[in-house]
Amino acid sequence: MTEEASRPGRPSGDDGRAVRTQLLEAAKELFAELGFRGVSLRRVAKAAGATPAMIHYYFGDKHGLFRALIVEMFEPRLTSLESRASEHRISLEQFVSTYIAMFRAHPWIPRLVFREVLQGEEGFRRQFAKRMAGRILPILTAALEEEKAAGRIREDVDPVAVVITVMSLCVYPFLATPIIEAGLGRPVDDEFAELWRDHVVRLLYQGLGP
Amino acid sequence: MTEEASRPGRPSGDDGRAVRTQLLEAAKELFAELGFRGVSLRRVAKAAGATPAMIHYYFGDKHGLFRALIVEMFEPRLTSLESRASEHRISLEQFVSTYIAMFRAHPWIPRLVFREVLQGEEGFRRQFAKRMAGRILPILTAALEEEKAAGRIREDVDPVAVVITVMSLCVYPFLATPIIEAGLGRPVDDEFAELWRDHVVRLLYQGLGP
DNA sequence: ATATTAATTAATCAAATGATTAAATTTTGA
DNA sequence: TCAAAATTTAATCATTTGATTAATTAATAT
Repeated sequence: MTEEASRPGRPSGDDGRAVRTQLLEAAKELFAELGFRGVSLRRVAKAAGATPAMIHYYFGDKHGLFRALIVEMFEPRLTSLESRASEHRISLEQFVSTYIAMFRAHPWIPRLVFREVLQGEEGFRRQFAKRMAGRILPILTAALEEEKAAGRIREDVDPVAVVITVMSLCVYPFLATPIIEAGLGRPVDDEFAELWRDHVVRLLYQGLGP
Repeated sequence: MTEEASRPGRPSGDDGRAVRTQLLEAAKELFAELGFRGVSLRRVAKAAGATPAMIHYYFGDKHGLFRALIVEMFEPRLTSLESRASEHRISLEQFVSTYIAMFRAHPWIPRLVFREVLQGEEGFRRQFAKRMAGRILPILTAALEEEKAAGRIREDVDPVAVVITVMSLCVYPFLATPIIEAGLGRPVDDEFAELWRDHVVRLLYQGLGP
């Protein structure tokens, strides 16, 4: 058996920047599961089949890795949602549907965001919160106005309360997945996501309706 | 000025176990803000005006400190709620009211719990989730049965969905406080807590009602 | 009085961590 | 063909971290 002792130097197979991608992928999983502080560069590198020096090479330092993760993997999904919202007005139901589907498909997003918001440094935290909210708020308030105009939502409901309500219902199950699965004995799978979406939609329209 | 050079040895003033309490208090604040991993023993000790060795002395190790924190500061509040619930059946509204008030008064509780559930080690995490849910679930389901019997909640609503709904609405604002304050520009203070409680109660009864 | 117990500081150890460098190897372009 | 650029490994450095010990002082019991 050829023990393929990996020697230093540029690899022969023209992998392009495959290692870089693998590092981001590994970091995504690990940061979401264990938090920024909870994951060492060695662990990320090992999970990606690389070395800590590769992180230094591609991202400079640990924060650079995290920054790249946010920029290249999170922002695109958010802008995609924004463009859809700006093209044709979306309903509250569509918003909820889209968000739950997104969080179901990428549960690392709310986990990572929360982790950073909760335990990030003060400056970064505020800036991040502002940017996040600044993008979601317009979409959701526009949807709310639509619903109010159509008479499906009471006029007197506080928009901010609706934002908090919707976000809490969309995000919580994917933050609290371990509690729900281990504590309540219900798997947070695709089936759950569908049931939950229906539950939330009905709760919102009936609960905030006239 | 007498520079009170603190020398080794037992202090003269009979403080009792004041240092122990100060360590727990400091750990409570810091763990809630920065997470278990994000806080060093030196930092806790410094904030408590003590040394890392005192943590070793009173709690054995870092996990011992955390365990003591949970046992001595969180469990009592939970059992107090349990006893109230067992004495006289509590309504859904009372449950929501109590929880929001508790989390408002002690926002470090949901933060700490979430942090540990999210980033704790697998074994500890499952055990913790089970114990948590095992205590809250009975209280909430009992309240739900009461409401159903009284005809205030539809018969067909899934109890588990209600548990997740209620917990999400009670917990989220205190988890997402930085987002709400920095992003939505609304302070999460006592006034907010009252408004939020009223909002949630109405949303639940109207949204889950017949 | 005296011995034992309780509480504390200072010093330090071993392990882990983020970061960096030097050398090695391949690809690419002139 | 050959120099420059790109990509990788191995080794290692300085800090930080959790944990521990020895020495020191005061309180308490005998």
